[in-house]
Amino acid sequence: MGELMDILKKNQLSVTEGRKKILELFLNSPGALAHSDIEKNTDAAFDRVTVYRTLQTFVDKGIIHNIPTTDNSILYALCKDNCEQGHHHDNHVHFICEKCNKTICLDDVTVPEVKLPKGFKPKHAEMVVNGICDDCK
Amino acid sequence: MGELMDILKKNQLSVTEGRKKILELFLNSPGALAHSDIEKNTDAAFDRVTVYRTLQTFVDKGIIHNIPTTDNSILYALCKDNCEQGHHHDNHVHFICEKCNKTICLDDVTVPEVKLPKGFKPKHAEMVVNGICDDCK
DNA sequence: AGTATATTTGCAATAAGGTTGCAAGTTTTG
DNA sequence: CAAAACTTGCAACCTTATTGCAAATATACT
Repeated sequence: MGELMDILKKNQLSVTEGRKKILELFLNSPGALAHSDIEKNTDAAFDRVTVYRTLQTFVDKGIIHNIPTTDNSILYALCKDNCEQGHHHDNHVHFICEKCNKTICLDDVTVPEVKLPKGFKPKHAEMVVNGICDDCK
Repeated sequence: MGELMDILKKNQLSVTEGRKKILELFLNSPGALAHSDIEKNTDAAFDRVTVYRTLQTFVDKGIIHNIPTTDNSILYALCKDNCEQGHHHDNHVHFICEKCNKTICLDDVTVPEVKLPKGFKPKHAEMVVNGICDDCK
């Protein structure tokens, strides 16, 4: 209970119903959430705009990060590590299950380094793996 | 010249102005293209709908593949290897330059294997690296 | 080459996804 | 508990994407 408020306060955010509810969803979800998932799971209690702004706020504060997808959807997931404002450390692999369609953060699997051609300077790497997850196998 | 027709015929596609022009764009582009890039580079000579359908057709046939992005844009790039219908082999790393904002296919850098937790069965892996490219360094 | 068939295109309408300004409502501060 | 600061919801708007259908174009066939 207090965990929600803790996280919000730590990030200098006002504690509101919307933020508590949305943050709770992330804490209870094993995988990533899309904007639409959040609308569904809150019974549309909050305006679309509020959800968009809340997500943006959370990303800005480093509470959640977004995950690249091949289709044009945006997925968000909790930052487990100590991400700070404007400085994300979401360097783990994401897994998308073809059966249940869930996106799961593999927090223990770090994105491997790759050797790039001459002249390319890497700053950040993302990796997404598709397949069958543990639950669906 | 004939290369364009060759590729289209090989994939059992009617040879039309739109398909030739759009395919040409991909052949001449070092990096990936978004729908909007194509509209710009063709002076909007083709209807938006035509561009959408052409891109979808090319993906279906394995001529181009799409690239995951963190924002909600869809990027497409040529399949250099021998991709077949419904069976892509685009297993190379993509690089997004923070300066020029271009997305480049690093055809020679293959996506490394990662060890997944028990129960996870991988089928396909994508990797996107951000940083500064060779031209902008 | 010319016509019939099949395919593709463009238009219009519609839907989905996302953003902005502003007034009203909440939360925080002290 | 009141004032200040911040957040929310509404309405309007914009961009991006999809579908049905008639007109136009490409292919196949004689």
